[in-house]
Amino acid sequence: MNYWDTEYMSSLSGLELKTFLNKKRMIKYLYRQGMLSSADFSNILKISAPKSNAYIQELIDEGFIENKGKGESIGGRKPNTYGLKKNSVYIIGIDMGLKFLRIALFNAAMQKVNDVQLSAISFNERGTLIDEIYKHTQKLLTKSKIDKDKIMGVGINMPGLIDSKNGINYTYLYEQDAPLVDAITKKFKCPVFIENDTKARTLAEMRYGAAKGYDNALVLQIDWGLGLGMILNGKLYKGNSGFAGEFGHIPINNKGVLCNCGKIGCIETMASGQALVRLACEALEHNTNSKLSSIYKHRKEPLMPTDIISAAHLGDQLSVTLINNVGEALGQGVANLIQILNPEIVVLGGVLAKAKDYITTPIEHTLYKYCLPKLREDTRIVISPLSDEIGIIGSATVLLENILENN
Amino acid sequence: MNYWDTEYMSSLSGLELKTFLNKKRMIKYLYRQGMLSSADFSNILKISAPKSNAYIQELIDEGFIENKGKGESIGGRKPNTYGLKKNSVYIIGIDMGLKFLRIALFNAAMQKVNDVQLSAISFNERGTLIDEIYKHTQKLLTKSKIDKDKIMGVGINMPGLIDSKNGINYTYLYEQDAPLVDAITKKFKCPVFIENDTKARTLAEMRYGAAKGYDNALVLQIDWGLGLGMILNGKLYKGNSGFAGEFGHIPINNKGVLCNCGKIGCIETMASGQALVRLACEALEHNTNSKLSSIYKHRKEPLMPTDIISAAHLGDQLSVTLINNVGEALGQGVANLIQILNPEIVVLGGVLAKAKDYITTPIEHTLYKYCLPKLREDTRIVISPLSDEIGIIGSATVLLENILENN
DNA sequence: AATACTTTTTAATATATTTTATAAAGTAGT
DNA sequence: ACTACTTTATAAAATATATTAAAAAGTATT
Repeated sequence: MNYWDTEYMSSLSGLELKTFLNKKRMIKYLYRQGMLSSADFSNILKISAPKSNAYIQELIDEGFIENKGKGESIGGRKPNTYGLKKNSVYIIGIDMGLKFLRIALFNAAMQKVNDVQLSAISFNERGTLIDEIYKHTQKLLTKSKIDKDKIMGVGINMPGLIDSKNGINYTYLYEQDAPLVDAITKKFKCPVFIENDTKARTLAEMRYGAAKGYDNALVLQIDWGLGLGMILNGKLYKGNSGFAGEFGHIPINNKGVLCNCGKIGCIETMASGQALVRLACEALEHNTNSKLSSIYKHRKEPLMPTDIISAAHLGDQLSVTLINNVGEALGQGVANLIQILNPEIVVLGGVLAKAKDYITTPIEHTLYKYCLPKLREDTRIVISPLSDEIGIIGSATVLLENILENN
Repeated sequence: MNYWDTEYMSSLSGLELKTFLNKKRMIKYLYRQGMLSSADFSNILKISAPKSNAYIQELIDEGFIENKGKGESIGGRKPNTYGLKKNSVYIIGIDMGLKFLRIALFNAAMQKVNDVQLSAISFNERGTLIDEIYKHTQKLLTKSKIDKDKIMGVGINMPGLIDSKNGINYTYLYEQDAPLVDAITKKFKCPVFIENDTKARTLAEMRYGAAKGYDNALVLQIDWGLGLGMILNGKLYKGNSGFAGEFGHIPINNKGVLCNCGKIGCIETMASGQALVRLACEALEHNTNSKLSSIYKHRKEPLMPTDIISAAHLGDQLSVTLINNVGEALGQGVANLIQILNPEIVVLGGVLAKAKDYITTPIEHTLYKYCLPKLREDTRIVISPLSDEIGIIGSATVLLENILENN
């Protein structure tokens, strides 16, 4: 039976369970902090120093951790520090889009073992899609030559309204009374967790990105649409049914444009990649001075948000203005979120984050207008430092959070 | 030294601390659940049955709990159940307004020992106000004849932007580098906690009101202004600086009325007691059919929200319409909150909650327009069952949460 | 009413953990 | 370089806790 499976845990009782949970917590803290000493564990877990050393010895014997040498002294003998053995456990991360699948294998240091493997898929029938995913994963696993027993589990990051607790995706591949995650687990025979893409990216941002170390952070994912992930009280906030963060579809303009969702003037229609392109196309009907003009009129492929952002960075005035307008709309939404949630940091991710200052400046400017000063002063707006890798890192993080957090 | 003081706790180490924390957790669960058996504690605290019984015996010997008789059998021998001794500990709750102070003494069953004591105060100089509060509290304490050693501490519920973690009120009685709570603690010589009034009421709603048992609940306090308290992941959400929930001042109408806060079209200008009165006064300039007309024209005291709500319950059409309008504005705000936070329940408190169906119906109606169906279906809108006592219950709850939650 | 099966309680036993004490390995000041 | 004071590591002793087992007190079924 898999060491990381909830079934294994529930087979334990009394003292066995207590020991297992303590050792799991130690592994959790090593994932978070990298390296810790026996005294650290003693303090964190509130156990005595000899007991802490005993657990460490067991984890070494089991091959999970290793001595990483002496740490810094804080006024006495230097402590031995311990960290996870890179090749002790591996995580499969799957970043699913509607047309492509990206799979990667991570070691215990959260480094990719191989390059990300990209495969085309089609969202048709559930069974065949799961078979496809499994096949692609096996291919990667074979290539890596890693022992199957060392796989901790699979984290999957996909679009849709997802109830990650019960493993149900209400938007895609839905079947009544048959959670998607159960079907996948049956195929993979190891722990599997699914999470909504924006929430998975938020987890990545919390552990490895700009939101690291903050207890209350908002992560805005601004691609073609507009997504919101929230870290509240140090945890990813999912809401009651798991659907929290449907921020793109709150209305800010009752005389606005019709949104895909059927409503009028959603913030997504004003503050998103699609909004930027729409505004650009409208402007380019009359404006011929812009660097975008030739792309718009002569290129076969339609105008994309990246075109406008690149042009802005090259000094194109129209592009700068358009991004500014989008930023102001976004700023209104962010102001509302700040008033309600009083976060410490707001992280901008997705394509529009590539606009850097061109997008943060109008947002910050708008906050002056709509936020209480005390709240505005306590909030920082930053651009995500994570590259396009955020999706695949997010998927691996989904697994880690679920495995390690459920004590 | 006070048993409930953090100083006492930090004086303990190793096993003493572990025992203390376990026993405190037992008391916490008894506060929440009323009565529990030894087996329950064994499961909750993950300790063995004999150990659980040993702790229970210690708590009995120390006078905190007592045997409450046999519980229901679930297929075997009936368990002994234990509960808090009513007269073992007491809590002082102080509900502060800007002009009045309400003090009450609660026993371990959260019942008031005496009637609430009402006193007039003035928010002038910090020192004299604290002296006044102390004097009034001593009066109540003397009357009750309760041993001072049995006081667990003081919970205070007051208006303002409050950082409850550090005990600072930025709006009232603020002094740089001298947290308000420190000054009060020095006077009272026992644990003291302060919390913003809306958040204190939300705590009361979470433990003893409509939000009891829900992990994700929103509490709207609709009096003269509009306040929001949030229970997220089972805990009161305070935000980074403690100012979360400034919901009243997010704009919903850019061509609206000027708000006290200096901005235009805040939701509070459309959805609150003051909004209801303003709309009523505007309408009554032309309308003479309404039951409110005579009050408006002839009564010395100005029109109040309760006048309009009473009239509505008596069938006054204008009043019903006005409340409906306020409800629709509120509904827009609630819709935004639901989209972002996906709560299980939204509780309406404050004067406007007295309008009952007249206010919930337009809110629910508006949700159809602005919410994703899946989110709307998963959210219930209810009226708070707690009466005007919610403020004073909230203040006592502030103390309990802070004492019992900081393990 | 008798039987088989539960759960609770608790005494005795076995095991685990903490505490204490000591050695080892540092820092900081003189 | 020496002394005084840290912190870390670990063996031995003392203590705490869990497990086991058996008795007590129920329920459910026949």
